[in-house]
Amino acid sequence: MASTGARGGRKRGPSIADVARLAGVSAQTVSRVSTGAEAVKPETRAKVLLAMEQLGYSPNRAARALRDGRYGSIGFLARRFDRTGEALTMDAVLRACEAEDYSVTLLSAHDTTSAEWEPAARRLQNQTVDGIIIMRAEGGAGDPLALPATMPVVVSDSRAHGRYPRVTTDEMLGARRAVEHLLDLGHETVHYLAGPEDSEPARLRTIGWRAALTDRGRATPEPIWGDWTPQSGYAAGSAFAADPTVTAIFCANDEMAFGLMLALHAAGKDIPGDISVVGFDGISLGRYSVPPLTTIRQDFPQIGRELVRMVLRQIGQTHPHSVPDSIVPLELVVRDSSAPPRR
Amino acid sequence: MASTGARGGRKRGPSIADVARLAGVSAQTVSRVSTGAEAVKPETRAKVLLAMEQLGYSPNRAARALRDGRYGSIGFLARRFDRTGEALTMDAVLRACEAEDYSVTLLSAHDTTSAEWEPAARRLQNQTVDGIIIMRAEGGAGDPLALPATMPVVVSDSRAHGRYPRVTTDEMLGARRAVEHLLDLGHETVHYLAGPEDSEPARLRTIGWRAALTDRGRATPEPIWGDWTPQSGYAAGSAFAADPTVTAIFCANDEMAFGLMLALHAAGKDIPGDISVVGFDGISLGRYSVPPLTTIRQDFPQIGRELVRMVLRQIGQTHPHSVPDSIVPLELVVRDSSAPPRR
DNA sequence: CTTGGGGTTGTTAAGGTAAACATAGCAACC
DNA sequence: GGTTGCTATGTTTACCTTAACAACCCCAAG
Repeated sequence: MASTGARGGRKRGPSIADVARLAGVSAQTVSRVSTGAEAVKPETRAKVLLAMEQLGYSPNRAARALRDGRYGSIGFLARRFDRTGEALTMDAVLRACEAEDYSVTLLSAHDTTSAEWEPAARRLQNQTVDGIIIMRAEGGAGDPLALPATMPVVVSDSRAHGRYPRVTTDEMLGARRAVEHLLDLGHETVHYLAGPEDSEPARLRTIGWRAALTDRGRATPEPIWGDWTPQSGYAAGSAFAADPTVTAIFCANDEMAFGLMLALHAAGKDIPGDISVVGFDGISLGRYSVPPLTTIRQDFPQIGRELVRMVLRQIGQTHPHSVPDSIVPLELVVRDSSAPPRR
Repeated sequence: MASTGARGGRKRGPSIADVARLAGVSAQTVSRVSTGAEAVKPETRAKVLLAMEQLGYSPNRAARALRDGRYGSIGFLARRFDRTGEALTMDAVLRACEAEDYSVTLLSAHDTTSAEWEPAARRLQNQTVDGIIIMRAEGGAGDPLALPATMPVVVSDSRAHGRYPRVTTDEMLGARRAVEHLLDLGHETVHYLAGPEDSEPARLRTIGWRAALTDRGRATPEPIWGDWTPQSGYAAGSAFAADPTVTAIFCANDEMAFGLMLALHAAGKDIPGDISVVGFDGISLGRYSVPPLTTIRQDFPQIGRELVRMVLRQIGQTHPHSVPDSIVPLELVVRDSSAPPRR
C-alpha cells in the first residue's frame, strides 16, 4: 500500500550546488576548489573540502564533458581483445592513459568484413571519446572508418595506409632478423608460416622473410598460410613435418609456433635437432614452451606509450592526422628452439 | 601573420538545433526521431533523417548522459589486463555489453596493496559508468572500495565476501574434479601447486584439493605456493622433480602448469609417464603445450554474460547489492598430460 | 580622504538533450 | 455545428559544470 516503495528513479548524487549550500559559498567557489585552479582563501577551501567530504561529492563528469567538449577518454578499437597482441597493447595503453589522467573505452568491431562494419563505425561516433586507437584492423573494408576529420586517430597494425598516423614496429626488419638468425646458424633456407593475407603486419613480415632470403641468394619455398591461431599452426606443422627438406621454420606469430611445435613433436621431429623454429611477438608463455621459443620480441609497453602519446598530441589540432608516424624497435630473443642444422 | 592560424579550440559537431533548423522542425521532433520512440509522421521523419545525414549529426552523449543520469557504460576494474583470465573475461564482458548497447570503460587498480588504492577508488567514482565489474582483486585491502551504496557492482573472483553480489565458478568443485580425475587414474595422492595466498579463488581451489584427498583418505602433501606466473611454476616444477614420490601434480592455473612442465621436462621427467599434470582455467594455448594439458575449463563467455546481466539488473534498484550470486559451471578437459602412474 | 589595485568571491550564461507539458489540427460523433 | 478525443508537433525546463565578467573588500599610495 505504502506508495513510498518505488520512489527509485535516478539516484543523482550530490551536486556542486549542494556542496555550495552546505559550505555557505557560491557554486563557482566550489568549482574552483574542485578544479584546483584559482585563488581561494585557505579557510574557504577548507570549508568547501569539508562539505565535499560530508556529502561524498564528486564532480559530475557528464556535465563537465558537456561544458568543455572533452570526455577524458580514449577509445580502443579492435576486433578481439583476448589475443596476446591486443591484450598486451591494451594493458600498455591503459597504463599510459592513466598517467595522463585519461580513461580507456573499449570499442569493438567484431565482424568488420562487410555490412557489419557500417553500424560499428556509426556507433563509434556516438562514443564519448576524445580520440581513437585502432588496433589490428585486418579484414576491414578499404575505406572503413567514416570518422570526422577532426577526430584524433592513431593506428597500430592496420592496413589503413596513410589515412591515419601510425605506430608500428618494423615488421619487415623483424622478419629479416629472424631469417638471418636461422641462416647464420647454417640453415640452407627458411620455411615460412605466414599470417592471414588480409593482415598488414602479416603482409610485411612475409615481405621481410622473402627479402632476407633473396638478399642472400637463397631459395624461397612456398609459404603456408595460417590465421594467427595455434590450430592453424598445428596444421602447418603437420605439413612441414612431411617434407624432409625442412630444417628451419619462421612463424609469423608465437601462437602459431606453439601449434606448429606440437605437430612437429607429434610427428617425431626433434626441436631444434631436426627442425629449428622461430616465432614473432614475444608472448610471455614463449619462455615456457617445450622447448622455449626463439622469437622476435615486440616492446608492447613502448607501443602503448607511443599510441597514447600520438593520439593525445592530436587533440585540439586542426589537422590532427598530420602527426608523423612512429616506429618502435624489435628485439631478437634467442632461446632453445633454434640451433644449427644437424649435419 | 594571419591570425587565422590557431582558431583551434573545440570542434563541436552539429547539434540537435542545427538539424532542427535545417529540417524546419523543432528540436524536440529531432530528438524524437533520434531516440526512435514517439509518433512522428513518416514524412517528417524523412526530412529529419535527411538533415541529420547532410550535417553528419550524431547525438552528443555527454548531454544525453547529463540529461538522464546514465552513461551507457560499464566499468571493468582489474589489476592487470594482460593475463589470460582477465583478457578472456573482458572479451566476454565486452561482447555481452555490446548486445545490450553498453560500452566498457577500463578501470585499473594496479597496486592495490596499500596507499595506492585510495586514489584509485576515488578516481573510480569520477568515472562515467553506470555500474562496475570487479575482476580478480587479490591483494586489495579489507575494505577496499568506498563506492556509493547505490552503485551497481558485481564481483568476479575476489575476496569481497558478501559485500557485493558475485559471479563465480565453483572453484572448490573444480579442484575436486581435478584431484579425483588423477586419483581415478590410480595415483596414490596428488601434489599441489597453489596460487597466491591472498587470492580468493586460489584459496578455494586449495580447499577443494585438500577436501578431495581427505574424503578419499589420502595423504595431503605440503603444497608449493606460486603466484600464477609460469616463472613460479618453473620453480615449483624443479622442486617437485627432486621428490621421487611425486606422480601427479595439480596446478592452480594453466600458466603455472606451463612453467612446471618445462621444469619437469628439463629435469628429465616424462609427462605423463613419470608425472601427470592437471591445470586450471582452460586457456587456449593449453591445447598446444607439449604434451597438451589436461585442465579444468572455465566458461569465460558465460562468466562475461552473467557479470553483465547481474550488473545491469542492479541499475535503478534501491538496494542494488542484494542481487543473488551466480555460479557458472566448470568442465574437466582430459588431454595428454594426465595418465595412470607407471607401475 | 580618496583612488587604485590585487585578491577573493558571486552572478550570469552557455553547452546539448529529452521529459513534461502545452498547443494545434483533424476526424468522428451526437 | 459543436464537443470530444486523438495525433503530431512545439515550448519550457532541468540536468551540472565552469568561463567570463562583475562586484566587493582591504590595504597602500597619493
